[in-house]
Amino acid sequence: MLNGIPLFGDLNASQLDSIGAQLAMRVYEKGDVILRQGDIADSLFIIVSGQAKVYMSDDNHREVIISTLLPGEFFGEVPLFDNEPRSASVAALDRCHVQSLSYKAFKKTVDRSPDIARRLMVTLAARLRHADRQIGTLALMNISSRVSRALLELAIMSNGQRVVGEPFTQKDLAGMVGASREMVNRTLRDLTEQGFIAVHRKSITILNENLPISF
Amino acid sequence: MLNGIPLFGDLNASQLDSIGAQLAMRVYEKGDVILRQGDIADSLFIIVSGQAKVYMSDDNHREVIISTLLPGEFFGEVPLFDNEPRSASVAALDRCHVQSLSYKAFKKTVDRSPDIARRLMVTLAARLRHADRQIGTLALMNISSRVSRALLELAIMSNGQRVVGEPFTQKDLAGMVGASREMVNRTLRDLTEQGFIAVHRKSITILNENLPISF
DNA sequence: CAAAAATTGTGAACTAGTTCATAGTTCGCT
DNA sequence: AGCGAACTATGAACTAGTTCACAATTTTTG
Repeated sequence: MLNGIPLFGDLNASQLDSIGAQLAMRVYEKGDVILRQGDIADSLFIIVSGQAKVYMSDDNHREVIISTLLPGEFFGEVPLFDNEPRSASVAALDRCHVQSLSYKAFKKTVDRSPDIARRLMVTLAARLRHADRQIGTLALMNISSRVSRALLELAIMSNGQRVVGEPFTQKDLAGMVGASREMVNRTLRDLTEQGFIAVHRKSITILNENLPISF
Repeated sequence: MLNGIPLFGDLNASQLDSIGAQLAMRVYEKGDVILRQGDIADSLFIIVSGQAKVYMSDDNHREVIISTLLPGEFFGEVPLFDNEPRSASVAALDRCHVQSLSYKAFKKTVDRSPDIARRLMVTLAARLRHADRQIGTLALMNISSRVSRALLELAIMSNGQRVVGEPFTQKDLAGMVGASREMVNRTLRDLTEQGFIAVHRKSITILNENLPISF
């Protein structure tokens, strides 16, 4: 399944060829770090298969997950614009095939194609909206609401039901909502008792859309 | 003083003219809401003078300030890309002169000028970086560190000293760091006792760069 | 398949931060 | 100049969430 706006979606054949020649494919195993916060950046990445997390961590092993990336999405583009070091790290959540493209090559493509430039802007704007929402959530909502919201956001339709599947552990969830793993566990227990969700071995099903999100 | 990347910085005269004709100037008094979260959007804004805050608020009067805007900066551009309602509100922190430009007119300009397109991207990327940082801060740092960080970010150099001046109240500060006004007050007291800052009638001077930011 | 590692579940003690209440200050306005 | 509104300051009670400790389960790996 392809998500996000495919960056090079409908280029013509020769354009694709000239980019294709510059793309380097690599495989990352679950847990592998693809790029690291603080590094100097010179290329962007495109996920071909697998999922990855964008995260920041502090001195003592705590970690916030800023967003997760699905196949078709690209990442690592921010330093292209401001020449600052990478603002976050990205690691594979499961086995990932990732293509990389140097800023140099990418710039040429962007300059040539206003269409790609536009897609870039659309994606940046979407990310900004999402990030701002996340700021609001973190600052204004309690943990159980944040968990509910994260579940709704992560859920995908799977034969008529909203399901949050792999590869998210409770620890991942905790990172996404800025809470301790224990609190996430207790919240999931409560939501289950109240009949909003059902927790299975490797997935969570949302039984009732109206998860309790209270400000 | 002009901040941010001026969107129409060095257009030639005829370009400026054609945009200028489409710009509408308005004055907002302190506290006036310039645009509101949830509204359908059809134009973007440019601050000519004054300062404004971008914020989200919940049902019961609590408010997070996502960012503040200085003269020269533009805002309200996100819905241009995704046609979603406005994701946050913007209000004047003091008297503001604000120009507005319809998306329709702006689109034409962007399409004609790759340079403006690029500035737009640079700004979006900068905002994204800032927002991600804020997410990390909210999720990982305690309140006193968040206050310290906000002070460093808001401070501007004023004859050799870093000073946070008007128009920020402790309540504003509280909104920026996602905390209660009381906690901000106590943190400022502590920082003062420890000699890191000096609080005056309408400003805060940073005496020691190394404010205690602990993860 | 067995051992090791990671994940889940839960109680109990603790603490950072909120909320409430109230008083003193400063600001803005006519 | 004087009055009401907004802002600052601070103590005390409360609570949401963390941290710790440990057991049970599941997953991974040699």
